[in-house]
Amino acid sequence: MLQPCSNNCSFCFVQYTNVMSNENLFRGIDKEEIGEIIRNVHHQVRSYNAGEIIIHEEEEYDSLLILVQGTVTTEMMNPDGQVLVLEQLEAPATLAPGSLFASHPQIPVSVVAQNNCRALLISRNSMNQILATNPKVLTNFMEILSNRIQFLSNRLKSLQFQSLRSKFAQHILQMNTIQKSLNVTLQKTQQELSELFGVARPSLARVIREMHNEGLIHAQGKHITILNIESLRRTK
Amino acid sequence: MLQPCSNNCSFCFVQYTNVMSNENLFRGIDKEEIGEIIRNVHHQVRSYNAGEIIIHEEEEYDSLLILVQGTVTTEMMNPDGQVLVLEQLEAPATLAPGSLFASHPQIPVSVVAQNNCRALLISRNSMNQILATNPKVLTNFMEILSNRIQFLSNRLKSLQFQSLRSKFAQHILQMNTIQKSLNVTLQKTQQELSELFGVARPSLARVIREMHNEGLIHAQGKHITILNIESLRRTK
DNA sequence: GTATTTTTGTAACATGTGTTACAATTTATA
DNA sequence: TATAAATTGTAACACATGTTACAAAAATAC
Repeated sequence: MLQPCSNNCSFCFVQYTNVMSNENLFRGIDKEEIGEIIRNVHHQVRSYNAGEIIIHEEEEYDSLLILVQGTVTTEMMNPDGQVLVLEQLEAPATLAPGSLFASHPQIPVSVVAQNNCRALLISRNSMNQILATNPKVLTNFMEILSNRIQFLSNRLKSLQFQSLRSKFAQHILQMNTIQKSLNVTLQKTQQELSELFGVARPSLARVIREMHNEGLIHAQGKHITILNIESLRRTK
Repeated sequence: MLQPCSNNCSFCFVQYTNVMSNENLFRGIDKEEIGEIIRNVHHQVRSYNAGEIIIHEEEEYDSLLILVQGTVTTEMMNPDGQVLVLEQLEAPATLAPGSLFASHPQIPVSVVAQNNCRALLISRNSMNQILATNPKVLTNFMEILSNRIQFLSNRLKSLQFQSLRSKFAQHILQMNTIQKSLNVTLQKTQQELSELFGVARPSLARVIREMHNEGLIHAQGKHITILNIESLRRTK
């Protein structure tokens, strides 16, 4: 049975072990063992309020953060304040894994809490200890790093090569798959979508209007009806 | 003393051990030991001619390639044939390290030989074996993965946020640092530069002309004289 | 249920880059 | 050295997205 390491260790009251067992880093490892792994190294749980910046772009960071509660976005910002949201992540998730063992530990993105979040913080030394003694965690961590490389490569390709119209068409098609209906409801505001697509909000609104006027979709606020799914798929 | 593993193993004739000892993957490991590591796993050396595609975008790939001779570029291409060169790499270099242990081993970039190249091929199983028995190689490999994540993040940021003018200004300033003169010579054609910047060639030519006309630089073919280094630095 | 804030819709205009085409120049090759 | 090929310089026009501004509509808070 799991025991807390001390009365004031907020992690050990088992509340996060369930969550952690769903995180890729600990995939294939049972809860008791996860608890043991964490208990044996220095760790702490940190809390963040909605809107708070969990990791500041360009900062040096020598710990791994594992999001155990809440939702975050990873973002880049240029000097004029233009924002690009790389992705949205929900607990459980490993945050900024690439900075832990890079030659220069500067983090190229910001991580922003979207609601109340908690994250487990493990120092680089502790991670070294975990990786050295748990081959399964090591394999998982390498897979996380590798997947991140693929994710970034694909994100780059999409930003560089896809038109705004094509990004939006693809987004509606995704909603269509998830919601299993030609009548989809956008889960994000135009502002949020435009930050994901890396464009200005009125540009997105214009593209939506054009697609509406051309009869591809019927757009009314967050409600979109797909009128011509084939041309949506052909959109490029 | 190093012995070849067989008479037809082109690696073992020690010709590449020097090169390998400079590759990050084997950093901190001496040549004899590198030879031992390679000899103990399946491996082969492949040759490629200039222009040949070493790794095809979107293909599945379950081996690691270590470039031991020549220069390659990693590229992305969109359906219309527009090219973005991610980077140019010279031997020694580890190619597409992110695909080896990703959940889905699809490679998001192409790797193209710029001249005659040779690469050492090690299968995933062999790499597993190497990583399991050589902690130093393992650490190095994780560092390579982490650095790649940072590289891609920074590349993304630059492509998304920097104007063409700013990219070119930065490039000239880099040349200035390397060549230690206000009179720099471009090492690449405009075509090559435009593929690095992800734009069309005439767009780059136009920006160069504008900067010339504004008196920032004097541009004559590949020869650029920096006339106002301060405004180059301020260019955004 | 009203007031306030956020989100959406729209317009006019600015700007940066793409496209195509071709001549001038430089570099490579026979 | 002559010839061909590649590279650079330039122009006119197209097109996608950015900028700014404001009204209409919807969502949220009081």
